[in-house]
Amino acid sequence: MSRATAETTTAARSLYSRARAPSAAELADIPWLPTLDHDERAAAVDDLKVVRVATGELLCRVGRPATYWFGVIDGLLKMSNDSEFGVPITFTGVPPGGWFGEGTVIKREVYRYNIQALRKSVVAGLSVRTFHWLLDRSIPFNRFITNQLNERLGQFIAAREIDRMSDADARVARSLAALFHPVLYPGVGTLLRITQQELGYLVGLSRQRVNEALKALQCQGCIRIEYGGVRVTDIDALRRIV
DNA sequence: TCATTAAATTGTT
DNA sequence: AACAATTTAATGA
Repeated sequence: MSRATAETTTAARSLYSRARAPSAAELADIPWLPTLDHDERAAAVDDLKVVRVATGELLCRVGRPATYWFGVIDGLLKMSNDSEFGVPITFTGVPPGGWFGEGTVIKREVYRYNIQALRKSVVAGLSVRTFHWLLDRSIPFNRFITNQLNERLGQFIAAREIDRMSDADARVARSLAALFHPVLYPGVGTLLRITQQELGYLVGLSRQRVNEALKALQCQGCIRIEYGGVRVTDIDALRRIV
């Protein structure tokens, strides 16, 4: 455990040195960028950094001062809301298009979550400084952030309900539905790239059980199982699973 | 570009 | 947890 901690600490330090300017394709995947006017967008683009993270790498750790507002360009992250002494309270997956940490950045506090890559991912970061600069002058940016906070509150309430559910099929269904959230995770579309192994880790079930649940959901017509991912065919039906 | 091989993921017991 | 089957990714001609 101590060795793993040392490795991730080193990795976190080198995150910044590995960061590079985003490509045009990566910029196109940032949902709030098009809402900005010319100057604001230019400033944001100038400040944005992207970095590749390996499986298991930690992006933020509870207690560290917030330096960036992060967004997932590609891959899958796990956000765990840990208690003071490291007991995990909730797990949430963060798929492409998801941005997080705004609450912490706004208050200039320390991170309250651990963010770990569940697979090889590409993550973008906007500095706290530029974040506040945008917050102080752009109404569309404020609207995006407000909406983001509001939707995430709903996500956490849903996550608590999911935790209480005993039926594994329903838990998988709800967790999937959460990941297909069009507002929080616009980058997902209809095909979510997630392996059954990763989903199991997120939901707290074995891969075998997830496999069973997915097959059941497929039979009910909510989803289609694909290699390395899940496609939703009926998101409303998926949300209604009891 | 295509064929071969390795790696990852899934389905099943 | 282990195994076989399937799909994708990587390699090299």
